[in-house]
Amino acid sequence: MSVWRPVPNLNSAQSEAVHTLKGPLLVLAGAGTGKTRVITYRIAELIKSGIDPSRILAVTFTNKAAREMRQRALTLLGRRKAGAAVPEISTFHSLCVRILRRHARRLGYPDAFSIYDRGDQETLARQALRDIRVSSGNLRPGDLISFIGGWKNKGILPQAAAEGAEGDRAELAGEAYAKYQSQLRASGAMDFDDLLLLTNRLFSEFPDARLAEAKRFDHLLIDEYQDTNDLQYRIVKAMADRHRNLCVVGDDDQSIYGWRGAEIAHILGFRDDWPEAKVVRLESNYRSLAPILAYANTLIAHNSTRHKKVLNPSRDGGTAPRILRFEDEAKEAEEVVLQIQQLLVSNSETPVLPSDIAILFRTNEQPRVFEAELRRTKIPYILVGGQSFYDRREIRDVLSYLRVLANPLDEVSLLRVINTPTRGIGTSTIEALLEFAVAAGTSLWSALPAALRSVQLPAATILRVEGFRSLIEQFRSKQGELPIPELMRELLQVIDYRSELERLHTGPGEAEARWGAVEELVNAAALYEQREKAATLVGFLEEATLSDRDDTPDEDKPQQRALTLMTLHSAKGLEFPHVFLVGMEEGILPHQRSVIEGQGVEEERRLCYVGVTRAQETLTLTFTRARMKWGQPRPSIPSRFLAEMRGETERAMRAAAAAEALFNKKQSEPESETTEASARTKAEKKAKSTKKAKGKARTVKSAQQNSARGGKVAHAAETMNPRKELEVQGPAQARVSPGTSRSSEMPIQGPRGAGAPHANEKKKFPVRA
DNA sequence: ATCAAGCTATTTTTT
DNA sequence: ATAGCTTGAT
Repeated sequence: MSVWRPVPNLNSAQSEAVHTLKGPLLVLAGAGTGKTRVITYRIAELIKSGIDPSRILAVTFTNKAAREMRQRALTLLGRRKAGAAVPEISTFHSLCVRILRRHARRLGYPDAFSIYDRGDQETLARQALRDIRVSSGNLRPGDLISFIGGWKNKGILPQAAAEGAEGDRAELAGEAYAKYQSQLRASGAMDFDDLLLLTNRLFSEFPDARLAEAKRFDHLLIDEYQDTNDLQYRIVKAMADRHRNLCVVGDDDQSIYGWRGAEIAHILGFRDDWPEAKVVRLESNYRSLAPILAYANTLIAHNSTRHKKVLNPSRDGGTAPRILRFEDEAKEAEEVVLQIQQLLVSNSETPVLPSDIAILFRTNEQPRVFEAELRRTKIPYILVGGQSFYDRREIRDVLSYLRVLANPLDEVSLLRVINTPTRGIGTSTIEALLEFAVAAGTSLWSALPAALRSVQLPAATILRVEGFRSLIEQFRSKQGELPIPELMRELLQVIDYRSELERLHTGPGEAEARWGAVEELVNAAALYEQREKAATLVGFLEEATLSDRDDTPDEDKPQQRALTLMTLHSAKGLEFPHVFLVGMEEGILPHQRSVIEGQGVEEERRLCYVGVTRAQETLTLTFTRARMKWGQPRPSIPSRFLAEMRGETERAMRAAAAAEALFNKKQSEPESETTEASARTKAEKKAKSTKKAKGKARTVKSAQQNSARGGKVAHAAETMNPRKELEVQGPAQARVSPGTSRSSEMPIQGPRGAGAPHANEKKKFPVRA
């Protein structure tokens, strides 16, 4: 996807970075200046200088980046003997898993501990919230997960979290965190944050383990260092302080993971930890044409906390980025795709392929319309990060079986498969068994034999549960003997999963399609087994959980020439000849939430900067006049960043002010029309729904909270009255919107080369009078 | 155990 | 608008 330009020579700064083989090194590199190339060349250089490749560890942000780096490093080194040592290149998370596998017992986890992804986390979070009988309105699973993530990233344990929690939501989250974590622990499972957290704990509680791990490598290289969070930072220090051969590469202007705990301070303060560090700056941009770079530079200059640097173009020519406005998101999609079609058929000397084009957006709801349009026009595309292969129901089912085989303590998986396919073990049975297990203080799995003896259940049910148990036992013992694909096939056969799919999915061809996915998973297992010398079930599961969400097993099938649809976050590190950055509106980019909280607009600006700097040849920025939200069209305000990029600071400030006024109003405008009566009905309703929760004191508390909230809830619906919305927005819109009296400040182009313009085109793109 | 009907909230980004 | 959930009828 990204073009590995065959520049034979490195420029002097790059060369300096590549050839500084010893000691700490900070490479501060702007977008498109060859960061990754520096790391890759450096790895090759280290190996050429006689370093044992297996003593080199490089850490990347994504698995995809790791894969590419591995490949490129090997290419640079030329042909090597088969089976020769290779450098270890992986993400932080994969690295931690490998470390933890070696020491799991010492931390009280089974060797075959499970790794829980976002979906598993949600299941667990839902359970935890149900346990403390909080009505779902107060704190949703997703909210809980972000609370927990925040705490874990700071190394805060449940008890401390509960004590330090301020406010209703935080308190509830603190309580739920304890449940969540103990369930996770009891399941012999770790979530993504645990991987980092537990590695740190291992290192601090067991110095010998830390030493042993640190001693495995003599060189450490970290890509995208600006996005390291505190846990990762500590791991880096722990791994590198022995040899001090640490090379970090990053760009503070591209730090876009603050919400996940990333700290720019780590890259800005690198020299505090490594005083002898050499610093190299890369400012020659090889990627984008000058006009694109000019926009990027002007935009990012609006941020206050950053290392000042200016990217210098190394290529001449190019046209200014285009800014287009459309009536609504449907038109936006339609016209962008139309333009793409024209790009694709343009018969210049260098034909444009779909794979040369990317559509970038801020939020995951945006691509829908584009997908529909691309499918209609038969342009091949890949949606990065959408519902991935591994999120499909049938895939999760099969993987859950495998996880139970590897680690029967894994309760999320166990509960998923205990009645899949339906085998007559219903909720009440499961609840009774669980209750017994909880009382006995053990996991469901280990409690099963005793539970079946003492819990009152119909004889038939006992037989079914026993049948399930022996099924799992039976396959558990086959685990080591049988190759993974064989194991899977046999299991699928025995549980007759195919019939289950046919029963569940009656649509034409649907069951077949789903079974096809299952077969693909079996194939993936076969491929894994072929590739991996020491293939294990655990290893396969690990790969399935940690691998990029976008790399489906049938990776190199037809999608080679596909256009890319992805979020700005996923676009980091990539480049495309032609980029469409869509939805450039206040509320989307910068996102409403970052505006309301007052913080984070700088990060949104960096996000925009990342988007702009992905483009090599052309950049098109689009926004709409109005966008559907909750079934109603709402007028949009063009993003302040559009104005900023063009140096129209005044206008940008007006856009910002208008957006802030609008969003804050929506948030906190006091109620007006809501009658007491309607508020009361609502509260009553809510209270009723909580009533049947069994808890005593807790139930009362939630009910009270709910009724306290009733008024606000009812009122929120009121402010959403569309007519009111329009009144509120009308003037604000007029002030900042191009196409009205002030629009000459920001000329908006209609779609270029749209052949014979339709009669109504003026309406679609009101290009000022 | 399964399904249709009705209700709800919709406030980002991901290893 | 719509996904995701609960509820009540089979």
